[in-house]
Amino acid sequence: MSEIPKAYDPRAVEDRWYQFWLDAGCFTADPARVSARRPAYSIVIPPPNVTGVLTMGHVLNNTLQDILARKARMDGKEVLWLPGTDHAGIATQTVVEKTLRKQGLIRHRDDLGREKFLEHVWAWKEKHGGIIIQQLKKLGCSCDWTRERFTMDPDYSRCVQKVFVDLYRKGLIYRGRRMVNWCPVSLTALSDEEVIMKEQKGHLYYFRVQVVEADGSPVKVEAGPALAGAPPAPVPGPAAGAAGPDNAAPPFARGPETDAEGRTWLTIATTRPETIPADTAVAVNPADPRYTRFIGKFVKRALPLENQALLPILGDEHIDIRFGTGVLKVTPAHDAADYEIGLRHRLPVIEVIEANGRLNDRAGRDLAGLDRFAARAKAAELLRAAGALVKAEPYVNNVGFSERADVPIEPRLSEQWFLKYPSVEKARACVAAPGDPGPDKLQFHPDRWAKVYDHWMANLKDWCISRQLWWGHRIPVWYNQTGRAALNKGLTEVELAWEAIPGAKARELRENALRVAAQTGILGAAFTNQDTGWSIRVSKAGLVHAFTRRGLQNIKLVPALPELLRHAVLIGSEHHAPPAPDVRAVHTLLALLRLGYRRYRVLFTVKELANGQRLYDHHAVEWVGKENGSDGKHPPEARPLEETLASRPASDPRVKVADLLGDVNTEPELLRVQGESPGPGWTQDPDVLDTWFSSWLWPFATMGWTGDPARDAANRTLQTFYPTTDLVTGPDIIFFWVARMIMAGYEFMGQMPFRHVYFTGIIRDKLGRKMSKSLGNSPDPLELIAQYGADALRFGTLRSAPLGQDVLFDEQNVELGRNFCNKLWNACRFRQLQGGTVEAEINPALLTSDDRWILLRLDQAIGEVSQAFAEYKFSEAAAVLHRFFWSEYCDWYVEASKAALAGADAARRANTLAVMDFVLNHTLRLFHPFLPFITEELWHGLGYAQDLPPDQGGRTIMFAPWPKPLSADEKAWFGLDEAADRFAAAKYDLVSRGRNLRREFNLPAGKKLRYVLKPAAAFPAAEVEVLRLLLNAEAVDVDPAYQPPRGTPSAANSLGELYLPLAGQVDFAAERARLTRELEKARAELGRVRDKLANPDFARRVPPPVLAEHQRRLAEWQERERQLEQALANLSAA
RNA sequence: GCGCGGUUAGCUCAGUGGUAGAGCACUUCCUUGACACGGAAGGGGUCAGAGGUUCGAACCCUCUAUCGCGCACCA
Repeated sequence: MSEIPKAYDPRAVEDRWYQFWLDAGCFTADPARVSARRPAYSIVIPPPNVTGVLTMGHVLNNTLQDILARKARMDGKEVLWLPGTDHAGIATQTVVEKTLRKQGLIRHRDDLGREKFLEHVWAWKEKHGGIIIQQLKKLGCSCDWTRERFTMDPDYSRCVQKVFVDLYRKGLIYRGRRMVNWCPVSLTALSDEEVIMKEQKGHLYYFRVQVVEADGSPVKVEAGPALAGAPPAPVPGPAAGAAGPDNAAPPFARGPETDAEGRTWLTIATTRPETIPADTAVAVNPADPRYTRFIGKFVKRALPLENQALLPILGDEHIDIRFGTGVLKVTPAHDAADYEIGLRHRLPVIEVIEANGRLNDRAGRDLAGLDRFAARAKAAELLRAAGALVKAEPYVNNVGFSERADVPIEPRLSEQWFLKYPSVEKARACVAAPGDPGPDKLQFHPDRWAKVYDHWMANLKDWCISRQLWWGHRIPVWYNQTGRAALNKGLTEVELAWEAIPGAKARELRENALRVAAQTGILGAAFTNQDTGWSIRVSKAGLVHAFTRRGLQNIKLVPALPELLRHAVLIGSEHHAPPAPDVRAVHTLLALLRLGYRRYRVLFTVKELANGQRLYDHHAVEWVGKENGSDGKHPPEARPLEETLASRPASDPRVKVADLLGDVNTEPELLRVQGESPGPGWTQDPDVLDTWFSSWLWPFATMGWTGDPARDAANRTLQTFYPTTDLVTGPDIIFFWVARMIMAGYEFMGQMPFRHVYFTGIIRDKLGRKMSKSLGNSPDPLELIAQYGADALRFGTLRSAPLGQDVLFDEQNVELGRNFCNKLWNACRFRQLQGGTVEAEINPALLTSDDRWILLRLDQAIGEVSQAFAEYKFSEAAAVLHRFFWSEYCDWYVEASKAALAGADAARRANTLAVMDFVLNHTLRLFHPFLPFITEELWHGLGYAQDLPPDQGGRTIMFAPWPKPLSADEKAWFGLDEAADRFAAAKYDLVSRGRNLRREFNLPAGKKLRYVLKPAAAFPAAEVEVLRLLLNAEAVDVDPAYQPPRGTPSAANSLGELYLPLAGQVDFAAERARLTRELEKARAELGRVRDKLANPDFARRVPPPVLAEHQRRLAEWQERERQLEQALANLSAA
């Protein structure tokens, strides 16, 4: 550092050092270096979107990680900070789609086809994928770039497949037709976490429907008990005003009403009139006296006008009596709660809204083709025109929005893959409860997030993991197309009386079933299957096999077996597993059985032997439906699958095999779950997995996990660095990512993925709004780096980001960081300008009170910063360093040291430089994790790297040891005791008071003045010179016997009295006023301390140190009072 | 409705029972040999409100108000 510019220029420094670190391999982790003395430390980066750009959130997040990583290196740990990117399914696909549309290449992704489209996404990824990585480098991130990973790397993709297959085999992944959150813009299902609730202004529409009997005839008013005592009285009068001037609606809004012709009407409130054509019932609370008499009757559905079907009026306890009119329209196809009601009451499902949010023909000619929102307005209009609309009042409700597309999601029935979360209990139990850091627990910082985590873990719902997208990990499931072709066939229902086989106990039933089979000639006979023409023989072994393997219901259906075998449909054929030489193939057939009130799906296995004979082997039954109106006399013994049939009208006796597809096709003849194709004739599931289904494996999949125990045991990276030490992320992805990683960690690695999770705040703008592109309130970090430097950005962002609080970002913080760097730079520049080589040896004999004071302050700062690190309080660490360096080192020590540096005593001067070098050397190390670039530059510039071993700071400050507080021995050696500390502090206090005099008497700061010091005890000349410098005085005369002229302004403390003689210039009145003011203040303080000490309870109960402190303060204020009184007396005396 | 967090100087926020703090902004002075991206001095706060515990409360407890967030529900 031969020629030092006045201002720090980060641009001249940052890239150079970053390249140096890279070239020297400083960021590369080596498991071989890990030992008992050199523990491993690891962090995995929360992978940013591969095509994303750096945001302020990334800056905060990655700065914290870099600080942790660099601190750990200085602590002598082997550090792995593992970087990478996420493919970000929906986000990336949406961006690429939008771009291609803008370029006019496509209107929709279907125009290109899957292969072509994916080529474009990959091209996009190649083009934009590196940007954010480069930006992280600009920020100074010390990631091990040799290990950079991407969630769609081949190895990583294998992990995802492996995990899917594994969870499927464990029975945790299943496919089913369920209500899911559907995004009509992205055209995919979403998980519950991707839905955000927003308040929406809309309308609550009240419309009336006529109550009728099952034959459609009107219900007369005398049909039920009188309305006496019914809680909400009908609203009389022309409530129709709100519905429009042309409205002829009846003059009521609530409760059942009877019109002049004796017809009865119900009024229903809804926010979604466009779904009326999908209504399949109306529901009231059975405890609602207004409506109980109508349960079992029907209403005429209002829309579509040309198809006013009759809907049953149901009683359901979940209906809120107080909401609206207490009558709910039930729309099983388009509302999650209504779907549940539909399941309870076996309601048919009518879909009127298509995947893209438009209404279909079932919605009627007036609504068909309209978008759901246009349809809402249109439906209201239709109701109004028909005179059915009672009123429409403004209404605010919560609507779920798609996180990405920002449109209301549509609850929709569709076939999706779901995951039952694994290792839930372990994952739930491992996180330390707030305030209770168990020894081996996973800790959250701040710990209150543990409560949020726990609440979510306690209420887990299955995770919808399939996405109807192209960009992502394709679901490793293969379907047998030949088998699928069979699925369009119809099934004939076979009927059977439940009581056909007598018996209560299983054993009894088994015996009876065999007897019946023998008596009726089933045993040993062959039946011709109509679907295949095969002859299928029933053997005793086959029957017994079925009884033992597949349970009670198989016994019950024996009498129907011949019919079932005749009517079953072939759905797939497969080799026997494990291979059996005498079995050529195993066929699966499906039949439909009505048993008592219920429908059962019956799945047969038929063995085809080498000799061509086909043997009935075993079967399974599952309950798939029941008749409307039945309460189900016989409870189902297998899992209900009613929803598979729910969308089919109940009146249709023939059932398509496809209706049973959902679960039947999990048979291996039809479906294989594996990474590679099973061969020709098999096609892969078109859907991809939720992005988070790959992200949740990040901590170990990035380290080369394979799932093969032998290979993983030999993987040194994995064995050394898993579990990771710290994770830094935002609380907004605690469910999306953190919780799922913990579960995956336990499930696949057998232990937690990290020890500590630090949750950053969310970065908001000055006004507290979330940063977003659309608001344009998100500054570009790269511009900030260009303008202020990376260190400034890091420091500024960090200082304003206390633990667990949201961050209101203000560019002024970065300016603060820039200013701080400049201060650091110039303080070092000052040292450099003093010349000489690095002074390594401090001679304790020559230490001044200032030296001792700053060494103590340094010691304190080291302790406080280290403590802050231990508590993950990074902004506090930064604040301590800021205070120490600026307010203590620069403001006092550097100024005071100028006395010795300008003095004639060479030894004292050299010693002062040694103290400076000592302090700066420590300071640079303390700052390095926060300000990596400037500290490296200064470390070398000041020559501190010289004479150090290369791995101890000789080559780079990165590996210089983290400072430790001074030991008791060192403190004794340097003579750092309380007396030294107190003397310097008092000196600086006296200086402040002296400077204040200058100000009080309006003496310009630049004017050279003479002060007189009347010391309370001996005051060394060198200290007087320090006083003079700090006071910017021409001279400070020491006179123990000084008799100040009347009214001479003075300041005093324990060290003595400091006078500012102003011959002939004193304004007595002003000085008296000033002193009086001060005296009042002093007396007020004195009074407070006195009162406390006077309280007898105080002296008795207070801890001794506090008592001593109060007594010291009492003495101090008493002395101060005495001095002021004397000064006032002096003023009046002459 | 349940839960979490906040309410301290004009602004943004620290402050876990013992003298109310920082940065920015503001006022005045100073371009003195590290730094004007700087220095010095200063003004500015019944710590949201009420009650309680305590010798002592910004801090602990209770209630209230208010803002924000999350979860659940909302036809």
